[in-house]
Amino acid sequence: MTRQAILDEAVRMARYSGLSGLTIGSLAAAADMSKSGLYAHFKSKEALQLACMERNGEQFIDEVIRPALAKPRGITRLQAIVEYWMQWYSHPGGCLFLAAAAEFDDLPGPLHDFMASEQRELLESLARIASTAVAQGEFPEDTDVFQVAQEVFGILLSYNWMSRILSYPDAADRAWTAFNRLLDSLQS
Amino acid sequence: MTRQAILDEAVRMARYSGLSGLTIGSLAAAADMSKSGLYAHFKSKEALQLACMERNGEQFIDEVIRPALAKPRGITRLQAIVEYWMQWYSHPGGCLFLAAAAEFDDLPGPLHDFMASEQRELLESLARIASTAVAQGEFPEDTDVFQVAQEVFGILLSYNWMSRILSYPDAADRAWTAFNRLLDSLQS
DNA sequence: GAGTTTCCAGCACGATCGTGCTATTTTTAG
DNA sequence: CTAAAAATAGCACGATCGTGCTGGAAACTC
Repeated sequence: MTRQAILDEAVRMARYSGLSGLTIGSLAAAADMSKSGLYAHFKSKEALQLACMERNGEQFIDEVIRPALAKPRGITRLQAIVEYWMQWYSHPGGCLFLAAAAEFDDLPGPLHDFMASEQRELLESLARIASTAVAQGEFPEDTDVFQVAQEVFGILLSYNWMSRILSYPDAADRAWTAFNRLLDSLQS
Repeated sequence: MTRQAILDEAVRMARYSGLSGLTIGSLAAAADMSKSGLYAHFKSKEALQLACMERNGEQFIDEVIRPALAKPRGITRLQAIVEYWMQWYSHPGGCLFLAAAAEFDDLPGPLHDFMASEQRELLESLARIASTAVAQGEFPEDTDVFQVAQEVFGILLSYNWMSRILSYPDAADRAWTAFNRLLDSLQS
């Protein structure tokens, strides 16, 4: 399917320029197509942007969520998703979720809504995995799994900033230190 | 000074649209000026964008750094900067540092470089304040203050996401829970 | 108050934006 | 092999982009 190939290229470009910075012209050039030929696959630019976010979400599931779910439930799985997530952040151009969040956080519209719903899913995936650790008795019964999710997400975001923008070589080590601190605190 | 008023408006707009989404035309309309009249104050759009980042940095110093430095050294000051920083994130349109970081993280050029240098300063401010807590004996001698800075920054980033994008009402409480967990872990 | 400098509007430019319409080519179906 | 359908290219449109030049208004200097 040509449409899929176009979308993959579009996602790749949007990681650099953002979804607003993505233009039909440059995308067509990168895909070796005419502007109108490419445009015909999508009814509007907004639809293209939405499709990009959707495709990016599928890739995230393939590269982060599914591999993590293949690991045994509990802390092991939580550790795994953090690891895959950190690898995800090293994609050339950066993370499209974060770019979209920064672009549409205060601009109402369908793009904002879809971005927010995806972001909500990400956090709930973290919370769900944390709850398997509760079910296994690795975390206390009364653990606030959304608290865990928010903190893990913070560790990931901060890692992304430190390594991607500031190029701190210790960013990954420090992220794991923070993660282990969280685990210790929950288990004591 | 007209230039200052233009810049304030430009920063306000860029918080919504990002620095790339900022256009001379709409900025001129918002400032009740002609495009060319406004443009004359800056030699190029890139210079305007740089000036915006500079102005945004000044505002951050006014609203976050300086008030925090007015508090007594140590944990009190660290707590204060987190509090002011969280308030900073509630600016309409969001945080321009984060927007700029997402826009320019993988695009080389002067904008990237200035963004990175500002981001580095932010992190070093956190580390510096953490080190006053070490000097006061509130944190152990061998504390890695950049570890503390990275973790505090993660708490702040995550709070921003939860509250701004997902509108979770408990985001602030959970951020403070995470912060206190970090303090406990450092002091034990 | 005259002269000089700074500020700003008007206007125009080439480029590129998103978006349609119309053929023409390519693929699919019968 | 032919007919219907889908994919793609060519082209044009109005709008807006960043950027300059040129002239007049405003402010400041002596």
